[in-house]
Amino acid sequence: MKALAEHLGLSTATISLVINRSPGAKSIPHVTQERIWAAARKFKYRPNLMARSLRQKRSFTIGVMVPEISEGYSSMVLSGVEDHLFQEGYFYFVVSHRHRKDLIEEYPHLLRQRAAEGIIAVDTVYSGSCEIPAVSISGHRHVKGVTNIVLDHNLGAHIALEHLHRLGHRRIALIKGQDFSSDTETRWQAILSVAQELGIIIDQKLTAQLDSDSPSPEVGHRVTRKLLETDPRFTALFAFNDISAMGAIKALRETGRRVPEDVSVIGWDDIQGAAFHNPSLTTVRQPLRQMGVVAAETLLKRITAPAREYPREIVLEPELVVRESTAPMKQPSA
Amino acid sequence: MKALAEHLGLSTATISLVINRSPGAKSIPHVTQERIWAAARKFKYRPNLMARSLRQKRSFTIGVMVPEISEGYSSMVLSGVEDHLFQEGYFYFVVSHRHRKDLIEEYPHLLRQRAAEGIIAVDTVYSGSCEIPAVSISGHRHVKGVTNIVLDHNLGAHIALEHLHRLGHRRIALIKGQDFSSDTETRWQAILSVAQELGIIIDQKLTAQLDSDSPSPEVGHRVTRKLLETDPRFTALFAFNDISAMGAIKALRETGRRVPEDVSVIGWDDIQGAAFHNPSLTTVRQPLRQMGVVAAETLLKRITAPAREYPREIVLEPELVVRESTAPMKQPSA
DNA sequence: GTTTGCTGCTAAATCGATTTACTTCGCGGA
DNA sequence: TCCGCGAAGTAAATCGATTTAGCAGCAAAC
Repeated sequence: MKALAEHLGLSTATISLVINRSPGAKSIPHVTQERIWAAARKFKYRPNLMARSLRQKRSFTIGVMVPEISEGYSSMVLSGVEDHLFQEGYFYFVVSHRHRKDLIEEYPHLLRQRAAEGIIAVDTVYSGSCEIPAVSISGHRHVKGVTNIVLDHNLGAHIALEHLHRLGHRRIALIKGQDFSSDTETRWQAILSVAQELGIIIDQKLTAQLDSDSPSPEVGHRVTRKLLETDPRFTALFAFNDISAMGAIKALRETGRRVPEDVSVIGWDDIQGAAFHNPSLTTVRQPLRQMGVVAAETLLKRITAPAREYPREIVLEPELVVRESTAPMKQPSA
Repeated sequence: MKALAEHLGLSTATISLVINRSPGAKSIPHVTQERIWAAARKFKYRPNLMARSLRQKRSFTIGVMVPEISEGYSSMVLSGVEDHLFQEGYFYFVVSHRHRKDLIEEYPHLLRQRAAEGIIAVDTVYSGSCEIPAVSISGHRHVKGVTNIVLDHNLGAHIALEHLHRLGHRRIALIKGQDFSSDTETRWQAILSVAQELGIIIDQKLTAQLDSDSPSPEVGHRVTRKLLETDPRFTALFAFNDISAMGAIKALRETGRRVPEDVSVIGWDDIQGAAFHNPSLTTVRQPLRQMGVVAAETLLKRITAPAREYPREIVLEPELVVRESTAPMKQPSA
């Protein structure tokens, strides 16, 4: 920039005014402005954004916290986030905390230190408030200063269980999520309440819980095998998510059961692979990309128009996607 | 920091020396140092990293370019990259270019402008050199200043085709990758050369090419159906990647073929879902996470020790993972 | 003839650190 | 007494921009 100024015989102040189209530039005649633009193009001038940020205290940077990058859920959400942030000219840092408490605690500070103007937390249980605007996706805890974007789990549980109920299933096995997943408890309560409403009995012996933080179907596979050893007399299985549903299907097949002829399986999420699994998965679709987009929109709105008021919660609706993995219950006589 | 200085009755210079443990701090007595640390802790002092970067011209930030976030390949690589960068205290920006030429061209500049000290490009064909150190994963084009991390595609093609060949397959259908994927051409040439070596005939009518930039199995599904219409007389199919292999399997099943009894299918990548697909996929495993780690290591090495010399290419080896989707060719008599 | 106002620009402060080149003080030795 | 030296720290420049206050020059108004 100094080089530019020298070359043009102008001061850096003038150049700055013009380049930024700031109101002060209206007193600069058009010819001078053109000279500046031409020179800027010629020398490929690119302002140092660090210096600019330092002065303006705007960095156009967001921090995104996810549990894990390789996993389908976060990736889809990230993709929505990225879409919107990119449109608005923001960049973002990604950090993954692998469910480590200390990192979850520390990252918001680190991000702020790196001049992030806001934080989006995906599937992360965070407590302790935050000095910068934050939006949490499936955060569930109400934390001061944080907008929660959540799914209507009651609706989700309802459409899933009703679907199974209509198909005639009464003995339904359930796979609960890992304790660290922020959706687990909410969804579980929703399922219990809907089950009662529909007259479906929740049997302790028919429920299992994912227990490892691996994002692989292996976990669902393992717990389903255990389930089958304990009490195999169920005709349908409602998994915590599609990943575990896939593991469950493998376990069922390995023990000689056909899906959906012998056991119907329903998942949750509708990840990329769900439609192409064999059998393709009936599942409760979360609008993951949209959740990402909404999160980004909400956050940017809060950043650009800092208001005392901000939405505490935004609820999105799931949708039942019926595919091949569920079928009417076999007639007992058959 | 100024507040700290005032509170301690010291100058900001002294504090800076101590906080950064710089050599100049050796003349500051231990008691004073302790006083400074104590005060820093008490006031939770966190230096403004923008200011520091501006001065030191180090940002501890890397830019990572991927085609798409939601996709398995990039996610796995990213996960490896993240692992190593995190260990070394670096943060990173993620940008996804969706194969848009203009973005691929522009992003390196934008990243540099944002003070990224290096760039990692994943599965991105980039030409035009770069002013900062760069590492490309599966980049294949030799570009000045860029280290390429690539898979040994010859070895990959070899173990895959040999596997099918040993199982008795001679008529093998091939699905080639999208033109924009940087691996496509290299892998294709490797396949052609290995096929010749093994005496496998590549039939134009038995080859298809992925044509959409969607990361869904749908694309593989579509081209396989077309393949089946043209000439269904193949006993094995070698897909460009696991995603398209999954689509292909679906297409085969829809047209009444069993996998692997009627047609063997082999994929490439070994993504998360491959082991839990039904049937589980035989595939050529790429060490994706490791590629990410190696990329990060190499880049940081180049950043911290800028040498005239840097590796132009690092080759990693694939590995055949045999699962259920391949089987010996049916006896013609059967 | 002076004031007023506008045009076109610049000097200098600022953002929050790092870093270099001193200064000041006390003390031991010549 | 005076010099030199190490200890303990500081003043000021710097990084690369933005931004505010204001200056010079000229024309029109009074």
